[in-house]
Amino acid sequence: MTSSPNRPIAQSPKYVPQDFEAGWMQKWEADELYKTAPADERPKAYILDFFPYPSGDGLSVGHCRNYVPTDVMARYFRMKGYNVLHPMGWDAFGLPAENAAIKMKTNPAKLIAQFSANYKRQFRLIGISFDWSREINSSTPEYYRWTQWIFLKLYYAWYDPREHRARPIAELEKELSVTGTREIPNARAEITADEWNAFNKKQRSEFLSNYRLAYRKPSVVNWDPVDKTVLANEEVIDGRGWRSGALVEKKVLQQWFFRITEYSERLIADLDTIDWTEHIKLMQRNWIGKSVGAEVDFQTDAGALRIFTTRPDTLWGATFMVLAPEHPYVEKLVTPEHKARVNQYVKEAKAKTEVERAEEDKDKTGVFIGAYATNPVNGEPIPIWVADYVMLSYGTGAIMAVPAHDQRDFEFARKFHLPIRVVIQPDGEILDAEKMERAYPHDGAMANSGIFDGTPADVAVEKVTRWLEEKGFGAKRINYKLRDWGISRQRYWGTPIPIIHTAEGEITIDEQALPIELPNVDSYEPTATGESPLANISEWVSVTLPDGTQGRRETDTMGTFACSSWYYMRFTDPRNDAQPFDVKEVNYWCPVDTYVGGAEHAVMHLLYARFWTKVLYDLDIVSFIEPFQRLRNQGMIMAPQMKDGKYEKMSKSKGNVITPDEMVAQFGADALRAYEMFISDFSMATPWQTDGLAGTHRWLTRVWNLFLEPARENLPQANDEQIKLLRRALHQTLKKVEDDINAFAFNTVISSLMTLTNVMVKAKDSARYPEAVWAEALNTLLLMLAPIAPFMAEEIWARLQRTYSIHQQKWPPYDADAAKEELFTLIVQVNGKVRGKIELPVGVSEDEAKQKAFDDVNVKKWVEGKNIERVLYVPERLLNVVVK
RNA sequence: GCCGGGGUGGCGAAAUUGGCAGACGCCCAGGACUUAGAAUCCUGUGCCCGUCAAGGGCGUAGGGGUUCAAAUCCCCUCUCCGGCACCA
Repeated sequence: MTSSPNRPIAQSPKYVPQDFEAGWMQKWEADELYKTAPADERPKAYILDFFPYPSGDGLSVGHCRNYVPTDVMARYFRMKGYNVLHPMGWDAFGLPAENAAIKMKTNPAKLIAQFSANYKRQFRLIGISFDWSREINSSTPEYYRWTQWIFLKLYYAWYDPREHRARPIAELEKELSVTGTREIPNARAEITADEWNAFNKKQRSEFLSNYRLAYRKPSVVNWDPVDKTVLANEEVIDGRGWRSGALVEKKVLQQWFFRITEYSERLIADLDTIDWTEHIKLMQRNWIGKSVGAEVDFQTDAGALRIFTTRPDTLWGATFMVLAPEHPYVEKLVTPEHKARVNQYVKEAKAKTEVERAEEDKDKTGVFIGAYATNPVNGEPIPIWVADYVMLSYGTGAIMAVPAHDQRDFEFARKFHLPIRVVIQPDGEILDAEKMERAYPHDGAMANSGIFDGTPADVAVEKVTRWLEEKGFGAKRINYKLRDWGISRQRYWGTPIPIIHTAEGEITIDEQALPIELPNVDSYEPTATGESPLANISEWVSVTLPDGTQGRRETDTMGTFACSSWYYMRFTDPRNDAQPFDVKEVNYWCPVDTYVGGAEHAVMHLLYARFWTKVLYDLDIVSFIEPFQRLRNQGMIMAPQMKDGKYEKMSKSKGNVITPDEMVAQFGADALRAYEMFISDFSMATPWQTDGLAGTHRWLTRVWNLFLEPARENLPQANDEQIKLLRRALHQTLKKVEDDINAFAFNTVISSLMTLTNVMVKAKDSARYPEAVWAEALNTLLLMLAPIAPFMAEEIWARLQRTYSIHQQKWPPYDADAAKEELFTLIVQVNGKVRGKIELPVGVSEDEAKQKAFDDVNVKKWVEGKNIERVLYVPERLLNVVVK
């Protein structure tokens, strides 16, 4: 590169960032300064922001909170000699774009192009060093072709519980033809080899749906009557659609699912291998919701009724059973005289929306069905009820009710005057069923439980479970709250599902024939029937296969979490048109080293991406098991504080959004970047203060003047002590800046650089330093500023006639010796109160330190005439004298 | 209701994880420069007593405890934010 930039340098002596910022960005891009090289010998750093949907509103200063720090890291690692991947792309499919397009009567692709161009402009404005040659857009056929490709991988895979991994479905078919499902533990649907071999094509296809990782099933779904689409469980908040806010209704449709539940255990276990915010890990654990217990069979007239419990030690306290309204045994067991009431109850329960069930909250409802079950542990007949506080989708959809030790059962029993029997007695207290005001769900010794009486809490569950297994009453069982991931959307703007339905069953599209492209349409308003608008385009829907059979394309599209479950892999080789990515590239770059975004994706995107990664790993497509090694979440930036001291979120509707555009116009991009870092701890929510931004602008002006204003004349030569102190401050700062960048402590990166600036300004004004010393100081400071204030650093670099570009320089070397302190301040306390501060040389002996401490006049004053009981010495820190 | 994270000057916040509370910045006040203002620079800035000194008292939501020593650890209470919400 040339030593002088081929653009006019603004020669204003003053710091006027607007004069040069835009010009540098243009030059950097023209010179491809931030272009990432393919896999090579260097260590790599993959630093990634969450995949954004480019909203029409553009970026606010709140959004910049994560883009600036990740950019600082990317720039820092480049200077440290890493091969850095820092890309950006668009999560372009999905409802927001589609709804905006419908509203504005335009095409969502056009809108995305427009919105993303604006985002890109803003990213450039604030100096983010993305490699735009790797830009991706999940709504383009070049991208979603491979989303479809991965869908097919899931479709052609099943999870083998014996090997704890996904395997090709062909291997299952082979096994079925030889041994049926005999060897498969907990088979989802059982079959013999003979039966399998007698199946026709369609029967086989349908049977395999029980095993495929991508499968279709009729399912009660959340129907959003406003957005006219099905919502995932995660998209329903308090019974309302997360976007429309409409009350969610129930509807039964054929839905596509990914069998994420097979990975529950691994998704929990592998959390221990990754460096994520603890609170996100916890949310994932809770979401997956593992509970260990036992399944137990209770005999009824309709056969064994299986229940799940985490407290098999309370079996002797079961006084009734409860079935979910949808449980098949309700119909089988209900006696004629109860039938009318039960049917009525079930009908009402099924009609209730989630919100209505939640609203009724505490008040339990239910009906006795007239039948009894036999408790296997004591042969007691207990009544069977149906109640909507038991859900079909968890466990077996049936419970044994132990009112003495479960609050929900307790409330139910009290309301319907069912017996309560205490079978767990806590320490030092005797529970009396008559007088209890609430259930006792805690630990204690077993009671009223036959041979188990007196068994202590810590071994009770295990002992009883083993006994149940021996007796054949039940078995240990682990349940998870996690449900399979529903991906069907009855919408136009999503990845088409590469499936054709025929009379013979489902047919997949050949990999080579992908992508199945979205047809161009005039109207993509959703249909009120629940079908996708694609269903109305008969020339697209109807297909004639090569052998002449007629088929109908799947008209559901995939939810956008499919797109964002693998985009970080695509970035490693984004223009590959033969494969989703080159194996070498994906395995070199992944996993992502540092992944940054908001905490709102804790259980959706972050769980699904982990799941897809594990499937692709199992199928030998990638060699890593977790997608994101380190995850950090930024705190939200709130609107400026209001008069009453409260804050609110920035939102367009409240008219309190502050944009980077206006801040850059006023203060320049570098000051904005510095303030984004400085505002508070990265993870903490905090209000915006434009006055604070004026502060970082002022700081950068001081830096500018430090470099570009002439020094005072007739200054004395700096003495050795001054030189030492300057170098010490310099290298201590260098160490701190590096440590803090790595630790995500960006706010203290700025404050320590401010401190160093103050030291250097004072130094410059008070003495003339030897050329080499001063040059080292200036150089080091400017190089440290390069990742943070890239425009100003480059401009000063150019004005100092250095070789373009500062962003291709090495990070400055750290001199640990120079950073060493020679003195420290010993804090002298008497009875824990500070009474003196003494400067002492590092490495001073304890005796000498004590001597000096007791010589201190003020310390003497507090110690004199008192009895010295203890003296505590913490080397290099503090001395505490305890007197009486 | 359950789980998690917070609460530190007038404001945003630091504090090497048990060792000087308030770094750094904002605001504010006084001063310098200026015809004047803006900008910039210097000084001060937790509260209280003391003289604007020396020195001292109090102080990290509130109360209690452990410790030579607590913003930091433990218990209780208040409060704000996020998640889950009949998961047997």
